[in-house]
Amino acid sequence: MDNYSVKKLARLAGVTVRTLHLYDKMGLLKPSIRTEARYRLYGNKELLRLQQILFYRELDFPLKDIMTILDDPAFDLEQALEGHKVALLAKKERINTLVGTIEKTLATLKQHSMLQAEDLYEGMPNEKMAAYRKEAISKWGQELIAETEATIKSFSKEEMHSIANELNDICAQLTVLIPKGAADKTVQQHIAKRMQLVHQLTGGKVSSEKMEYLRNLGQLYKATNADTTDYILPDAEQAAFIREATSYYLASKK
Amino acid sequence: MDNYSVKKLARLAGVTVRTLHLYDKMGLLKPSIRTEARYRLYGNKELLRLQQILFYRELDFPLKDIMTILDDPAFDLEQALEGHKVALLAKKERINTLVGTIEKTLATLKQHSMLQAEDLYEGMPNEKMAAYRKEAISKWGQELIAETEATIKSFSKEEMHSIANELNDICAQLTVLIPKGAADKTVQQHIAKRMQLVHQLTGGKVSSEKMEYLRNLGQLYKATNADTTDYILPDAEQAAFIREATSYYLASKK
DNA sequence: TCTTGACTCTCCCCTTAGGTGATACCCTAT
DNA sequence: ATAGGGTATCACCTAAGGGGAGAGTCAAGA
Repeated sequence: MDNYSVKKLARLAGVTVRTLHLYDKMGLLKPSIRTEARYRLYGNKELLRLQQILFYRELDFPLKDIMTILDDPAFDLEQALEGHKVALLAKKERINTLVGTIEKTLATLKQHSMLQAEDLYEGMPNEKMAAYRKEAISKWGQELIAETEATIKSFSKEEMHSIANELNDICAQLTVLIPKGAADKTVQQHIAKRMQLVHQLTGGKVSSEKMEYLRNLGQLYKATNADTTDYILPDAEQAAFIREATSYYLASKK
Repeated sequence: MDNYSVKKLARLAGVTVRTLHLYDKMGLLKPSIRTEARYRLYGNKELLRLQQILFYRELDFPLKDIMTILDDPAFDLEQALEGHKVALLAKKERINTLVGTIEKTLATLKQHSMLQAEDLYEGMPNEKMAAYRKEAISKWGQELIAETEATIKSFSKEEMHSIANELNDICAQLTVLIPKGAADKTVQQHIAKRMQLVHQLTGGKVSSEKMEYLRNLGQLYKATNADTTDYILPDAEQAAFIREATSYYLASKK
């Protein structure tokens, strides 16, 4: 039975001395003996155990769980492995979602950089814009339009873009989440964010008229730039889902 | 421009007050003003920034990186996102490997049907078992018990049962053969077989302590399941005969 | 025998992103 | 004036070690 010093064992197993110190202190791997000078000495049995520890550590098991696995004979390893596998798969699924979000953000970012120097409404022909504005004024009154425009103008370009992008992202997310239903936790988080953004856009005074005005501006913009933008405007189904989820959100907040 | 207290902002954004305190201290999100009493007050700008922070946090960016992303105008967000995506994909790949390893381990476990402690002590009341185990540990030391259990566990259920059955048969045979004497040829054949099985059970390292531990386990098992099992445990006379025949066997082997 | 360099010991602080609790201060409504 | 709730700061805790300080130990060469 060979004896290994901390350094030898560490080199052998590919860990640091600090790790062995830690495992010793927490009782995960005790040296077989201590010399007079309190030097740690490990035998083959400890080497074997260390390798088992590292196996489970590789699998992302917490050290405390590893201790249980190795020391508790009543421990159900099979179930632990199954559970761990499920957890890993969930983690992987989450990563998939994150990568998707990043890709969407990157796409938006590329779009964004194209529009960077431009106004949000720059792509809209002035005449159409003016025509719709007149129509809107006659429909909802000078006052409401003026207020909405003032609110919009109070944002810097960057802020406006940021809000537009976020709304865009949220809409995209929500579309994907439609199958989850309005009460889904993630959906509700998105709705909360969306509420906040709308709150900002309307200067704290939400009204259906304002929203409709903004929506129509958006449609006009999209119709004009159908080929160069991929801002998402909700279709009937998406809009219905958003309304439903928002109702649920407001009801749950009371 | 509204003002939000810590609690209001926290509720709005779905974080805790502590998080806002932390972000303030680390400079990630400073309140727009502090009241006379050092109360933090946030404006809409801060709310917006917080939402951006949370967006990147969702993507698993470290807070320090988020600070750079938001504060350094020369920062290449696109590249950061690409890099992050690559890192996430690597993480995902690693998880794939881990899941594969777990599945392989599970397959091995099931196929080999490794004898877990649970199975090992199957049919034995847990409390009694645990009590005896403790007693045995204090009597012979943790190490010996651990080694014995490890050896036992290295057998599959089927192997274990097969060995138990063979030992049982041998014991029965030997009982019948007592009148023939220890030197009888058939007796010696049984003894040889028995030695081999014991050798297996003890992992090649036979010791009287190990044997005693196993024997006591057996007795405990039998006492508990007296009505449902017909495993034979040698009584005094049988044990004496087995010892005698084994001595003869060992002597003749020299 | 002495010294030198490698090795080891223990103790302590640091890391992430906050959780939890203690203690004290502030604000407002009754 | 007091009670209740909001807030501030401080300090300790998490997992798995990293890094370093200060001191002791060991083996080999001069």
